[in-house]
Amino acid sequence: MRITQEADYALRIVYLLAKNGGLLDAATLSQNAGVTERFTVKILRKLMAGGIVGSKMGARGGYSLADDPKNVNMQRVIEAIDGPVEISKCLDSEYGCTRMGDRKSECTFHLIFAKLNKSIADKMSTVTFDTVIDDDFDVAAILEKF
Amino acid sequence: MRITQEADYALRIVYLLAKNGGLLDAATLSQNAGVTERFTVKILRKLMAGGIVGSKMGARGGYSLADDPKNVNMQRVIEAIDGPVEISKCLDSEYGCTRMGDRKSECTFHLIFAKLNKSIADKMSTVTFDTVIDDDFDVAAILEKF
DNA sequence: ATTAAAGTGTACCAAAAAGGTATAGATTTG
DNA sequence: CAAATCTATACCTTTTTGGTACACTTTAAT
Repeated sequence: MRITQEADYALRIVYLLAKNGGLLDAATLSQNAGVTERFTVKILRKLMAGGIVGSKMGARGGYSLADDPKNVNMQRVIEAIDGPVEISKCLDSEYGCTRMGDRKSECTFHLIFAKLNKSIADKMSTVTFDTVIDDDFDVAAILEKF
Repeated sequence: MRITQEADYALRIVYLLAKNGGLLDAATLSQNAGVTERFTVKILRKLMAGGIVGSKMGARGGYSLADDPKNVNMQRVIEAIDGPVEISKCLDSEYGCTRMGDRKSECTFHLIFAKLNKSIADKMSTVTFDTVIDDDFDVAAILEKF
């Protein structure tokens, strides 16, 4: 039940980009996030694929948020890195656990997993970066919704 | 963000034991849960270590729940197998992220992780096996609390 | 008592995932 | 053109996961 270390790093990288506003190069992000530069770049590419980050090539280039911070949330960032938030493979449509309506034998847990999963995903999507980068953000205000 | 396959199996094994009430041997549990017998035994040992399951040795022996089904919940079972439910290693006391009150640099996320984690754990502990084994259990009744 | 049917304990192993690195190339600014 | 910076693919190592082997102990039934 852990997000990967890579997703954890990604949250911190997105935080830096959101806080900064403009372009930041990979070296700067690497230093500030405490992640090696190559690994930082790998993470940035996944964030770009997820539409969260954009880049400018060439000298004086760098990375920036590709969307409004209020549209970027924990769920989006984590899913860009780790893939869908799914607490059991029984929720994976590829896996094909279709016994949802039939609470017999081994799939007694399908609906329970599904609802729990939705709850987790919903909470993660509540944490948007416009709030997180606010210096005076009221932790309680975000978290009491949980 | 997944529980392990082993924890998933464990939930189904505990379900069988709770549903049955009395002793069931490893072979029977293995067949009904769809898990190899050796792996079933490995899981049962972790459940015993967590105080969830007890055993009777010798011929006609087997395993049974060691606690009232209403005291056995998803969180307990998952933690007996996978260890503490922690969405980030920053929540692990061994890891020593002590910057909780100091929302600077990389630990901007500590309080957010902590609260989200508590929410997940609380929801898991809501799903107790007395309810799950009830044939007529009202899925909505458990899940709408989520 | 003996034997067969259970559970016990430790250790081992292979595959997959996670975490991280290397190298060669493309683009832009000055 | 040269330096700064991003792009793309592939590779490698370590850890975790999932699962197995084997020798041993306990109990029930005969």
